[in-house]
Amino acid sequence: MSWNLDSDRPIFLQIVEHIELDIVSGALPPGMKVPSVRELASEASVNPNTMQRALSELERLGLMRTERTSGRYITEDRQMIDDLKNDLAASGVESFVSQMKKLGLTQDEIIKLIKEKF
Amino acid sequence: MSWNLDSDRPIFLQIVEHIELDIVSGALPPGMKVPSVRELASEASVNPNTMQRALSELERLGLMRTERTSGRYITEDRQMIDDLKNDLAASGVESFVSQMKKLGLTQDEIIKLIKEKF
DNA sequence: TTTATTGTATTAAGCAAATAATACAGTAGA
DNA sequence: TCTACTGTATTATTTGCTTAATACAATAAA
Repeated sequence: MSWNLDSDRPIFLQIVEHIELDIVSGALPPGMKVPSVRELASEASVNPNTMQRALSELERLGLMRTERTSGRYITEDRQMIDDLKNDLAASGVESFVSQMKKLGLTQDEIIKLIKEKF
Repeated sequence: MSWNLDSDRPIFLQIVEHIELDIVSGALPPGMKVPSVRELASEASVNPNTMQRALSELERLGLMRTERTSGRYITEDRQMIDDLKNDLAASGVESFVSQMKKLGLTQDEIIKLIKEKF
């Protein structure tokens, strides 16, 4: 799995979004043990402090919980995961449509482009 | 016109993209004189240095030219503007579709959401 | 000719993000 | 019990973005 981090935005935020997608897509299923901070940091080639910050944020959002010394686990609250999925979809569509409108594209043109990309 | 700048990404980059949209949409038509650095900086509530950096970047991209002491002007190369529009549309669709796929949405679901947003 | 405006350059300061290098308490497992 | 791994905390340093405060040469306009 490649993390595809760029330097245009804070890395810890990109990591949060990356893992959110993994949770929503099921790559990280409910209840699954999350690799350790150090392991994930190594995978993503970032500093452990940066990964720690991203994981703390995910925990603050309720998407993970910490078992003091055993490790972190994905939430088993499937409703929360489903809500997240809907939120990400809605905001994604929202900003996409807004952007395309600014470019002066019509609805039909946009749909045509999307079908081509699929 | 509100600039809607947030703190999650470098401001000068957001300004570049904002003005690109103005050029593509025709709000800033080919050949039009661009307001001065200081004026734009005031409008956007940013430091003149920051606006200067954004404008330099736009000039580097070929979207503006500088008339030494008279001011800046939007390029009159309509082909370049059209290319920019197509690039922005293509990359926008690309990342949007990629994102929606990761969320596990089907093509039909996506198109349905888009029609609702329009 | 004088004045104001243009882009541009410079220097300093502040701030947040990220890295680096450690350290420590708690505990699961050998 | 001991070892290794867990999350977490701390301090220092670097880097890039932003602001601030000026300054200057060139020129359009009065």
